[in-house]
Amino acid sequence: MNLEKLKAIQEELARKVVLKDMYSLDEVKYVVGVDQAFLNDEVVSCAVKFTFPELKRVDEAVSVERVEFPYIPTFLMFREGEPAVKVVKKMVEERTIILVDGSGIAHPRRCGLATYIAISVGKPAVGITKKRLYGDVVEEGGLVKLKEGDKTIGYVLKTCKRCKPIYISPGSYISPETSLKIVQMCLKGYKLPEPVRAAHNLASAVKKSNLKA
DNA sequence: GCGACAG
DNA sequence: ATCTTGTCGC
Repeated sequence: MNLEKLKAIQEELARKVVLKDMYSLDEVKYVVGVDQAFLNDEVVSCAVKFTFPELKRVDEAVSVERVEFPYIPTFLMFREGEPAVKVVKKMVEERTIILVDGSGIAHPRRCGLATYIAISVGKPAVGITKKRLYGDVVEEGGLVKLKEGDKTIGYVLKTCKRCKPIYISPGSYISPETSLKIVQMCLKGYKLPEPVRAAHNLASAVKKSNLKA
């Protein structure tokens, strides 16, 4: 495959990014977490739906299919994008915000997995990673931000006492500030916000059960 | 050339 | 991401 051609696709997608809230947090009704687990040439995609702000688990979607694209840093959307969108669409409805295990605009071409999902589904998505992909870590006003020049493209947040921080950035249809806020409202004492943690655990469980079967 | 590099 | 046991600490 031609990476230069794929870069062009990402750059075009990036032009569609909207860093303005589609709706305010008090209007949000659900949060959907997405994550995937891999087993050889197969990918287990999971989406778990929670009410917001109560965070009551209400539904989930699972999909297992063959992966065709390899993992290449900054091109993750081409590997996990479609499988993720498939399960997310089953869980999303009006006034829903999607929490993704992957970057948003904190990406070299401002087009991470969360950006791809947000635009494909047409709903706000926030990217969350455990390792920094892009952006300068700068402390300002009591907050640790991810910056690109003068622009704030995300936030760095320590969610546990003894754990490395997580990196948060909007995918699209949501601002960096609101992205940080909803992640904080979805924390339950663990490193990752509950929707993402739940999706991760479900993917692992499904993967294990598929081993025996 | 060297270092960085989501999952 | 995935391969993996015990172990230190709250």
